[in-house]
Amino acid sequence: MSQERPAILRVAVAAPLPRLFDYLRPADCDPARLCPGLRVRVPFGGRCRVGMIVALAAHSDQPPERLKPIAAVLDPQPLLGPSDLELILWTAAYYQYPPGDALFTALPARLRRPEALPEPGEPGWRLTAAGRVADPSGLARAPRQAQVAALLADQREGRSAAEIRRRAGDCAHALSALERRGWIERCRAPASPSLPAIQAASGPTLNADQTQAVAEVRAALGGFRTFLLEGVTGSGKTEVYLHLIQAAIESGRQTLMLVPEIGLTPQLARRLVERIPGPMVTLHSGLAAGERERAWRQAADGGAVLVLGTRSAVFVPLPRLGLILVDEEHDASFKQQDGLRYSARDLAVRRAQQAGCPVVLGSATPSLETLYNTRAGRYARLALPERAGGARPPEIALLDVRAQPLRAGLSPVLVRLTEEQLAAGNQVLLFLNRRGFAPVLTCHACGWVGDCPKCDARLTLHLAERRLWCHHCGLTRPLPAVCPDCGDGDLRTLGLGTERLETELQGLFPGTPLARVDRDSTRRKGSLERILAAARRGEVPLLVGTQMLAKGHHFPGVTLVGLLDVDQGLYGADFRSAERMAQLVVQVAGRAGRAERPGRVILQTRHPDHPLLHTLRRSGYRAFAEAALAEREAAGLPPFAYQALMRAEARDPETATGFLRSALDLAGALLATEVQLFGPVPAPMERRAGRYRAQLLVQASHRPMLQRFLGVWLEAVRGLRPAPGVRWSLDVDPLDLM
DNA sequence: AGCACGCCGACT
DNA sequence: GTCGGCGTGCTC
Repeated sequence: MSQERPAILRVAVAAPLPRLFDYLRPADCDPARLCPGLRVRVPFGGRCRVGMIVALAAHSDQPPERLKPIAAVLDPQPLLGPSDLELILWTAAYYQYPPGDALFTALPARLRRPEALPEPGEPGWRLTAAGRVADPSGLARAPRQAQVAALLADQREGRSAAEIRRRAGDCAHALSALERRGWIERCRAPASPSLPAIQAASGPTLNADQTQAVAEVRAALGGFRTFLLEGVTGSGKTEVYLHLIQAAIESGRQTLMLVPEIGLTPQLARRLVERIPGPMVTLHSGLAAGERERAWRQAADGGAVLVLGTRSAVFVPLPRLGLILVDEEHDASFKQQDGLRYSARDLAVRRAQQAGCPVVLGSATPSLETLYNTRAGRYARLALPERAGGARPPEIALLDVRAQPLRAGLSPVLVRLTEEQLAAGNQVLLFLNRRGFAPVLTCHACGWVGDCPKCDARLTLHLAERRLWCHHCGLTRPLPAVCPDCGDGDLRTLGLGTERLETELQGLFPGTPLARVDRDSTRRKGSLERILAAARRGEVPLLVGTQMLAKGHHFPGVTLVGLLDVDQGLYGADFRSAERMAQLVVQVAGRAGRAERPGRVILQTRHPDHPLLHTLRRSGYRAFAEAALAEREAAGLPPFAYQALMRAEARDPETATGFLRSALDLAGALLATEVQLFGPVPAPMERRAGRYRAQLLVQASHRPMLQRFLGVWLEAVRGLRPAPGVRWSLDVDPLDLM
């Protein structure tokens, strides 16, 4: 091993530039210490910036006189292992994002600053050399000090202040007394796991399908394989996850579990803590910077056996990764919608491939992409067709509301059915995908309409706050008493939101306790959990809500679910709207008829003959998905084609489209026949937050072709000098073409 | 993204 | 005569 160490350090600098930069090894630094994954401070364009060593190289493409040495190494240990690093760089390349920016957005915020890593651990105490040899009988008259000293006696690396407090109560006096004696000193003590491992409770026994699913994934541990775990709501997917996590733990491996939003499923985290025999950490946007960093470290140092997180957790370093679970894989929140626009679900598969471990994509309503991959044999299908406890699947009925007098958005039939169920002591769930009181406020005298001054959208009336809100840019203003245009007092609302539905239902069913679940009613921390708990206990017979109510909550007493308006989904602007509507219907339907009571789902529609709606109703989600896939194939749409969307926005519409037109011109020269461009066209909502938006769609029949094209095209586009005020971005595998 | 360098208007 | 406007070019 006498060969010379490579002299060139390839560094991802935290800057929006689409390449890596080469630096020289500093003279005063032990070359053996330099390795990929270490953060460094580098001179960069006259200033210093933070970067990360990504590779060591013997040669650089740059002329040697341009190379500068790095200014400092910031970490004693690499923060990321080679495969963690590789995943992030792969992501940057795939989503056409600067590698340095990608890397540092994937790290906890504090590590983005060019500062040395704070020492690991938490502030704590340990015995000094004197303390270790001191005679404890000297503390006979000071029992608190004796207690603390005993606590530290068997713990050479000390205990954190928080842990001492937990075990010995408030003992600040004893600690300072011991410190004065010179028996103890302050130190960085190992962090206690954020969720202490409890004696794992045992769960219900698995049914045959669950046993089969567990066995198949278990047999695949140690190698890469993608599974689709297709289980209707209530079929016990979580129980399968639990057994798999335990199997991974037994083989000495860590599990990464991704969920759409932890805040919406507090029960899942609790259930995992109770059942997992080892430390678990959660990672999501709700954590304070310090908590997040601590969880990240416990994942990175291998201390946590389970990491439960939202999409960004897909990048968490895991030295002993052995299993990845993606729950509700169809959920759109796995796609980041700004900056580095990655799909955490797709990256989870990529990461499993790198790590050589299985990945399980779970859903009752898999995305068409995942079903397509399953059909093609790339993913193995595991099915849980049975509802646990033998509950019957709910019956879905279409209710034609054309020419029906609607009251509070409810047809007479739905009102009657609701009445019946309430009278029988059952729960009813009414679902409307629009929050607020009413989506439109208008003047009956002059026809004035409350538009958002900055968006092509109406202001939604929120009566409780007595304000008008724009749901697209967040603009808000007080509710006018009279028409701002003509001064007339006859202001009227049009349309229906959950807030109004709630009020009207109180009129229709006086005295019936009712709860509303939407972003407005659950803004305060813990209020969602409170409402859901009351609903589960059956204390609230009538539940009203948006999408939020459709996600993973179990209401055993619900026997009737009404979707007041499914038509938005049928003829939405987006080719995915039917898929999303069907997923929503099935997810919401999963709330009904859980136990021995059969459930019923009513879809109010003005298009009762819509073929996809019929297929969904008669033959279920699987058949719907097959039909939808056939339509996509015929139309040449994803998953039968691969897309990227270039968006541009500017202060006026011509500038935005103009930029995209020049981008389109650049494409002309490099266009392969298999790559097509459509546009530029104005975005479906052209004006948003005061800016005009346009888009250009790129589509190819094969992913590698799209990738190759995007690489060269973007290089040319970056050379373009956009008019002042133009902002543009590229979205690879966009989920909505908005 | 920053921050340099570089050529043309209103100020002590 | 300068201080400063932001156009454009680069960052190993």
